[in-house]
Amino acid sequence: MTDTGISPPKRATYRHGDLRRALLEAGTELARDGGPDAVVLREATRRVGVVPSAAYRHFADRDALLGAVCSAAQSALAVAMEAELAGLAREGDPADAARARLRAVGTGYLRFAQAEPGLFQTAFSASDNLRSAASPIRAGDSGLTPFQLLAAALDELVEADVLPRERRPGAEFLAWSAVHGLAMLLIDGPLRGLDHARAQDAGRRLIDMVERGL
Amino acid sequence: MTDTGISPPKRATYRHGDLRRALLEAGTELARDGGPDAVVLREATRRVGVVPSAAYRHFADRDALLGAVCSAAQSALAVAMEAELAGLAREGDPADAARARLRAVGTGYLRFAQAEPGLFQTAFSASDNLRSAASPIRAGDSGLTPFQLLAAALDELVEADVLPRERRPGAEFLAWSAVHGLAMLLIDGPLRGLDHARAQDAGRRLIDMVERGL
DNA sequence: TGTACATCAGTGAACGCGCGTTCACTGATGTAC
DNA sequence: TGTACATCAGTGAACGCGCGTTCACTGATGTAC
Repeated sequence: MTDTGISPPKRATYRHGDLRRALLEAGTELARDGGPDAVVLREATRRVGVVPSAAYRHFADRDALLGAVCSAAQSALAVAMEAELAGLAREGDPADAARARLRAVGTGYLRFAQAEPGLFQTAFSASDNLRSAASPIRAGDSGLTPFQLLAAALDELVEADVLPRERRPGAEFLAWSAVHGLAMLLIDGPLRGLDHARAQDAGRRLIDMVERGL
Repeated sequence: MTDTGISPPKRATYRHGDLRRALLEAGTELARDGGPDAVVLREATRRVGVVPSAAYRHFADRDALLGAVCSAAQSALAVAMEAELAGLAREGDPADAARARLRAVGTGYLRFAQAEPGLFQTAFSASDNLRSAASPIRAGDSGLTPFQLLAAALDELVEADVLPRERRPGAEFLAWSAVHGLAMLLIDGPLRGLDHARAQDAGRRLIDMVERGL
């Protein structure tokens, strides 16, 4: 099993291997368990088995590490939303299909927030804005970020004549707010106690409200 | 101007005066400027001009201080919502009045979040749940907490035959989610950059959506 | 193919910081006589 | 009204902790000859 080392097969491992990637993964694990504040540079190096100062070869400072973890978390959120979209049937009435896609975007968002509260909070930890939210490193497999997936779903709603065109501008902020608010109340706020069934029900009803209200 | 001290007029000041209140106020000031994480016990005592350990005469530990600040922040939010309600005309169509009251509740919530982002975040910092959210120390002048003010507004909507009774149960979670989500996106999230006018517009449209969608 | 060398990823030790919390203390206060 | 005393709010010094960050270093690696 030990690599004899003849003919360097691009082992991708010099000293540690890919320390940057390893630190990013350790940092992501920390965020998963404890949110953005848990992304502690020293702890990440400890987990990787490297001395703290080694991190500075790959990240300017702790904030740079946190930023990378934040991007990874947004990307994971996008992937979760894409997975929800992928489960949809392709045929049927275009209007119904467009509605289903918007619902899937919201459901995927909520599902991720509940399944990975730490990553979800990290994805939206400060020092992030709309412009950087469009960066491709925050995208899922489709190349779209969470925000762009929502925007696309709303565009389809207009195409399918479900949403009046004049209501489209800014609609992403409305839909996003509603779903984001429920997510926050469920994972970190006063609705923390809600059991899974009731949380899911609240999510369904909330998306109903958005669909009617948009 | 110096109090001669004859006949103790309940000066309310022994040594420092009311240290507990002073620490709570200093802690609230810290929360106002930096959110829950900025509520640092040592800094609060420093501001009050007292040695750190003095705080332990009045609070079991740092968490107890933070909890008190959190309650104060919720109370301030309730007061802001009440102020918005107080500005409403009393006469007119009951249905319109009920709708206006719900809008005022939402507007007050959003206004407070933007005017006092640090306190707003502190009000919803973890270790708080629905049950404790009903505690009277978190209430405004009316004796109602923010959540209870929302619930009352929804009840009035039912009384006025605007909201079908069967839709009432759980409606507070839907309305709350929408407004809370916008607040979070505006003060701490990707919508941080939005100028005041656009933020206000988003708030108005969001409340429109809730009204239509409930 | 074999040797000398430059590179630079990771080491090891140390820094200063501010935090929450403890403990024996002291001295102004309000109270009992 | 005057004195002795108990209370307990605030003091002062110290603790251990873990953090982010720095700096001169070392030694395996890939490369040039």
